[in-house]
Amino acid sequence: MITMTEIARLTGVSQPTVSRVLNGNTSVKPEVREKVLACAREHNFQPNAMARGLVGSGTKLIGVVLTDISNSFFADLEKYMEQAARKKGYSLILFNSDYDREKEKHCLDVMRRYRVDGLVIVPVAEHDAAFREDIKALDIPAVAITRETDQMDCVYIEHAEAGAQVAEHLKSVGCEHYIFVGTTEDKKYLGFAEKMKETDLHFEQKLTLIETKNSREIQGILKAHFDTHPGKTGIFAYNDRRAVQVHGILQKLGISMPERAALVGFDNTYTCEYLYPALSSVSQPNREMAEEAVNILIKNIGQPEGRELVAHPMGARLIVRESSEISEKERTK
Amino acid sequence: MITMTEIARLTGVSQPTVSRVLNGNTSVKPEVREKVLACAREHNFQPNAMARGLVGSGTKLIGVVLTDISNSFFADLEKYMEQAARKKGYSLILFNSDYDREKEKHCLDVMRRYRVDGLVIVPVAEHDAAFREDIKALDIPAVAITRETDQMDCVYIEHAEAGAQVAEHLKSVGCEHYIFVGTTEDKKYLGFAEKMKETDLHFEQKLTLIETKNSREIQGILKAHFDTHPGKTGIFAYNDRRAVQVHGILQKLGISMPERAALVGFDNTYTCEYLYPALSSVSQPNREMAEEAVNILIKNIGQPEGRELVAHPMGARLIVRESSEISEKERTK
DNA sequence: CTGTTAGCGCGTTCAC
DNA sequence: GTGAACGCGCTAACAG
Repeated sequence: MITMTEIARLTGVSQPTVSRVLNGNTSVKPEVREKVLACAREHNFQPNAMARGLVGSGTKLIGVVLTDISNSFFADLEKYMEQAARKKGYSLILFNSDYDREKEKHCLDVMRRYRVDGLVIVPVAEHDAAFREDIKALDIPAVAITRETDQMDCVYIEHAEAGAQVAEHLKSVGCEHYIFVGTTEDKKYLGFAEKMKETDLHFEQKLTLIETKNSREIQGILKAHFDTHPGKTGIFAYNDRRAVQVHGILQKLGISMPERAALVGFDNTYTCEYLYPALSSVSQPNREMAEEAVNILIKNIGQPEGRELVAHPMGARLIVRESSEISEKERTK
Repeated sequence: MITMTEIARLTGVSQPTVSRVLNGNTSVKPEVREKVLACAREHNFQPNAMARGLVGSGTKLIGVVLTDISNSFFADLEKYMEQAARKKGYSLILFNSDYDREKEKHCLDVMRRYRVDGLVIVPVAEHDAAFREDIKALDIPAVAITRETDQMDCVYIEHAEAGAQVAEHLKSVGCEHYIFVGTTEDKKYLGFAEKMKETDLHFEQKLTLIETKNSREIQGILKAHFDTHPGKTGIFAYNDRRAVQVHGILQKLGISMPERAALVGFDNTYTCEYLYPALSSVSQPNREMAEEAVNILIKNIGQPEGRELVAHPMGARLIVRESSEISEKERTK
């Protein structure tokens, strides 16, 4: 691996001159310039980012901590973040926290070793004070993505608002009962429930909760529900993975969508449109969110200090598909 | 960010002593040792990986180039690679080549800047001589993953053998016609076709190819096929993404699985078992492959030079599910 | 325009 | 056991 000093030797100039040529800051005599450039190209010179980082000009590294990249929503995010980072000359060093605070902390430590210029993180527990301490202790720009987070820059989805959209939709297609797949702490649920309660004081009595991820158990709950509840039931799942699972079980049980069950997922992954009936889902502005996070981060990296916190909420949009839209059959009756 | 020199100053010893304590090589007087360790812990010292890399002890960085992390198969791989790497004290710097040779080359260059100790790559074009040149020019250990690659270490799936398994299976469930979704250069297809031809000289006349990814077009082809071909058709898709797409279209067209169409995908992603009917798919030893790649790589990083090439083929296993197994209905007739 | 000098944080001699 | 001195590759003054 060739170095600047080596190029200097080969071309008979000093190493700083090579540096000047390769970084194109100050002016260098054209002929020297050409000679150096030629030599660098010939040997496919790549500057040693380590050495650069050492002298304090930054590492051009962004640490990214995701909870789980095998979730395709996060995989998409990482892809877009990489694209955005690359445009500005940054690379990504990636970690999975596995939804584990301990591991998350470990990731933060390791990133520090590489002296990343900044980091983007999907927090395991965004409201944990210890987490925010950890971030603050790093003393580098950091932006949280996906979740709203106090005291740090964040780019996130208005989950409550999205949940409300789903509520509105499910009401509009004539649901009489509801099932939420997920936990009640989820902001999606909160927004969903709140919107429901606006027009229906008895909403909670019409609601069934599915917290398990076990197919057999879900099937049991769904069967029991539909055996005893005539009319249409709106089902809202906290992500597409669960929604697809429910979709399959409904099919298996022979419960028709959207006539008896109007199903809505979250994330709008590619599977949605491949399913039959196609799955309605809330689409998050994935790419925009990723780009915005990276851009905010890089801007902060440039700033000397003392900036204001930015919280950038982004809107999600429900994409209605066959699994929940008013069907031909219903419309014409 | 505290440094060894700083710790040395605080504890009144020399910087090399701090280094000795923190790296635990040579012996240091216990009391000094304790004092230094205490100070390091107090300030949550993290060694500067840049400086370490600079002095030549390696960067503990592994470059990973995937074609597209938003494919959940690769996302899984990356997750397992990270786990394996972490166990040995390595971190991953991740790139997506987007199936683009140019970008791939760029990734390689950038990795070089960070002086990664080695790299794992899913080649865009594993048989491209230029690609192998690029890798060789890097002059660091590299292992190709997923695809068999000449002249470099590789861990891969025996796609042809997997294709043969699928052929065997589809024959055994009584298919009279076949559809392959993908391209004929695909090794899966080659193994599939070869196995078929062993027992059926007219196989190619019984085969329909679907190369498009467009839903409407696929639907057209499938409809035409099933309108004109009675009996059971075996469908083999080169990955689950396509298989799920076909699954939905078959459902939409009212073509029953597995009676009229026996469908098999590839990758065995989580969606397979959530679908109804559940999707048969070829399961690759994902985790093992990732771990093996990383382990081979790290072993090579340790070696001074001059090792032999290792090519580690791994077996895939067809997981038969409802979409292609002999159904109750068929069995009892 | 260009060379000299210094120093980033660390591991590695080599003396003491 | 431990400190002094050096160098990895590079950027940032500073002097010419």
